Amino acid sequence: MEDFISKFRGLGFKLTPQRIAILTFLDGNTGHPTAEEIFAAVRQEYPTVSFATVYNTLQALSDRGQLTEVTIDPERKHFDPNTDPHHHAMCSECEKIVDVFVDYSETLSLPDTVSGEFNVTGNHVEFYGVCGDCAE
Amino acid sequence: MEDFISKFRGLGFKLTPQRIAILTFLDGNTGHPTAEEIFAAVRQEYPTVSFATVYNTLQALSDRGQLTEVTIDPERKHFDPNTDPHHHAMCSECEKIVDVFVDYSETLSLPDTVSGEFNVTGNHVEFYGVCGDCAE
DNA sequence: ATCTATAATTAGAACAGTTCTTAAGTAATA
DNA sequence: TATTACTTAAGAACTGTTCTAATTATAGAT
Repeated sequence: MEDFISKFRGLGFKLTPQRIAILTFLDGNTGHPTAEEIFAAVRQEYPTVSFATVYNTLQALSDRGQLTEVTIDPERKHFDPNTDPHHHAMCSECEKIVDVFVDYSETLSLPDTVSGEFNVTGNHVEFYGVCGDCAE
Repeated sequence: MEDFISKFRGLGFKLTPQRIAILTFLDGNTGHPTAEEIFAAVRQEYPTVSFATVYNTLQALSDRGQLTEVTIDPERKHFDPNTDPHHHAMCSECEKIVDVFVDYSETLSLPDTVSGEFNVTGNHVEFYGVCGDCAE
């Protein structure tokens, strides 16, 4: 926890209590929270925290490569503190997002018609389906 | 063109001039237009057309499985009259989206840890990169 | 320990994209 | 051609996100 905080200070952050709360909530969080959910969590400790602070901090983390913006949900952004390349599966019933740690890059080559005119820098696989909880 | 129109009439549509303009603009369109672009195109012919009409028609088409909502761009929806399953590549410079007609489903299997709790109904691969026009 | 410069905070306005509301209009059927 | 149900247009409303401006707090220097 102490080195977690100092890690972000070393990134040029000015560490405020609000930011520590956001960082603490995100650290190791695999639930892909939305800005709304992060806001709600921090608000329990800091009732006057604003959305601006949440978005500012998320933006700052993204800019420094410490946060992945998960865009599988067209309605809103989700945030993932795991910045290792990976993929996602989303439940179409409850909108839950789970991580998929498989490296498909070997098999995901573009056809020549596209690769000739496109310099690919990354890929992301989205799986859609129904999760176990919603299957009943 | 005539059978194109009657196809949609057969789907339970009431065919209005505005809808014909939208359908005509979309038919065979591989440019993945946004609602804004569709609105602008139809507006040239029908200056009083409203966004509501555009969105209504797009919704109606989607509901009937005649239109794919492409969600690769987190900023806005793009629409694709090609409903065959396929994937997309987006240029991070100019936001251009191109189709990728490759069936990766053989290789895109979920790991057991996820597949046990997830009943997958579909997948979509997003490629990011820089297109030829923007590479200069 | 205190001061200072700079960055972060809050509240709320503003914004973009999309959906909803309502009255008026129009296509399809009989 | 009359009827009925559906569609339209205009703009209000809504959701998620970004911006603004005044205030406050952090980090580093003194």
